[in-house]
Amino acid sequence: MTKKAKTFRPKARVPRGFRDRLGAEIIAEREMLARISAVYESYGFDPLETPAFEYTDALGKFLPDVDRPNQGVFSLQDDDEQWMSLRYDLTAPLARYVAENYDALAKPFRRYAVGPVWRNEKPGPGRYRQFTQCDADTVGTPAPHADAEMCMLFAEVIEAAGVPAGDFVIRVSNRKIIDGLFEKIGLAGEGDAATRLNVMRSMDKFDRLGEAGVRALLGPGRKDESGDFTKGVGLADSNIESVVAFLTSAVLKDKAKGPTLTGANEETLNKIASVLNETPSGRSGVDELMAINRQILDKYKGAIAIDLSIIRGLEYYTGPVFEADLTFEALDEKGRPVRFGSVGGGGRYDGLVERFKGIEVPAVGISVGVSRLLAALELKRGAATAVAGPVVILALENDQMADYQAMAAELRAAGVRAEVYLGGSNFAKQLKYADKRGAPLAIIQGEDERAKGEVKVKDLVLGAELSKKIDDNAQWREAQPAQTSVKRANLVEEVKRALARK
RNA sequence: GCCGCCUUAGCUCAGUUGGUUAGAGCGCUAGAUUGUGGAUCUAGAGGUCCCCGGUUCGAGACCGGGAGGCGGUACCA
Repeated sequence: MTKKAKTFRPKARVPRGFRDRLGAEIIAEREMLARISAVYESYGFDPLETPAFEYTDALGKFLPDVDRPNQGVFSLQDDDEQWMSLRYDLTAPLARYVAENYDALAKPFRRYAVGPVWRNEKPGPGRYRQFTQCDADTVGTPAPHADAEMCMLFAEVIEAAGVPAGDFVIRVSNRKIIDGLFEKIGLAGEGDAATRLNVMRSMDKFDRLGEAGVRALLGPGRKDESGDFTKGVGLADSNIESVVAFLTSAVLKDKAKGPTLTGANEETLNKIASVLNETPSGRSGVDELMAINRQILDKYKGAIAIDLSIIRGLEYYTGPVFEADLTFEALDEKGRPVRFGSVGGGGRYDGLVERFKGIEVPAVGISVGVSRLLAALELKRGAATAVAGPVVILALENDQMADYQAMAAELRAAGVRAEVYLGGSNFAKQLKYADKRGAPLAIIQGEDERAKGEVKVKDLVLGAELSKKIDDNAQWREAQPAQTSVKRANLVEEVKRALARK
């Protein structure tokens, strides 16, 4: 027995946390991006494209005291040994761009950006290591006018992306109010920075873990379902009460209270003001949100809610913060309810450009997580609508290929997606191919049709429908359902007519 | 990163206390029904039983390590 020599065969597999996409999904994303971009442009934002890689120091992702980049970013060393990293968001490259071109730019600088970003972290359901973001930012405007505009833009963009009004809410908070809370409970000192960070991390989980979970995290700690224990912050009970009261302070839109949120928003802010007014940060944070709330146009009032339980970018945002949340529910393929949560975020970051220039450049922006939004809409609407396949022209006679291609060319010239079958199989296989491609029509011209100067236009969708009623093959073939003979010269006209019926 | 569960054909999964040529359904390929998708019938291809090592006369099954997947959790610009 001779054994075949072992040839090395790499396993064909997509890298962990990445994925391939085909057809309908790409088209759906492209359309969504086009709609979002159109809104951004209509607000006066210009598109900006920056490279996938940035120098790691420009992204600010070197680990402290170590000569290596943070694990969370994909990094490599250039041939001159400089570290470069794939961008993990679109804001850091913007800050670099603005700093690099500062003097040439008209300020405020308004730009939007669309593209993939990469994060080297554990993938989860609906969470990949490459995904698409779609951002708009205004650089060089202090609060609150730009912030109010961002909130409205955010609402308009989510709606343009395909989420009907009422199925989402833009939640707004302000980092300064949280600072006020820390002042109030005596955690504003220099030495309490770590504690503040941990408190905010716990608050950020309010959504997922609820009040009881957050109480546990703020106090002694929490044991999760897998038995793993998370160490708590260890706050005094009275301070835990303050934090929880703060988280639950939002006065939600209530049918009994009226149709819009602004009333509820004012109520929320008055409530907070009464508690935090004596703290300088709290006071100015409340004032900013009140100013934003006053500038919201009527048409967006139902979509923008003051809610102090959102945290976001812990060490990053300096003022107002926003989060877009979907509020509808859908079932996954196993029939379990899914909550989507955040499909975008943003806020004011007055410190980012300062890293480069040494001068404070106030900026505010939003970021839409297009991939998550698409996944959510797909679950809600059922599977992505299949892309309509091309009209398939069967290739039945080898020496007639030129004419088949001519038919395709005529159809394309008339704006019809069309292709000639190029596989070299028999009649039945060719129709099967057309079926699988989702072709609405097949064009048939064999010897007989050609002799008569005709082609057959076969409606595959109708044919499939009719076939359900037939269970005998002879009968099925005899009937040759859903096809009509037309003059070759009338091909385009007949195809367009047939397509128009769909 | 940490905890738990899982990994057998393209897909969904069987596989006895460790025993010879590892199975099913669906899908796929080819053929039949004179040049027509579906249905039916016939035939066929397709497996490193995730990988490496160990125990054993013998491992898909048992043990150790690794990888990948799923679910929590931590981190998250």
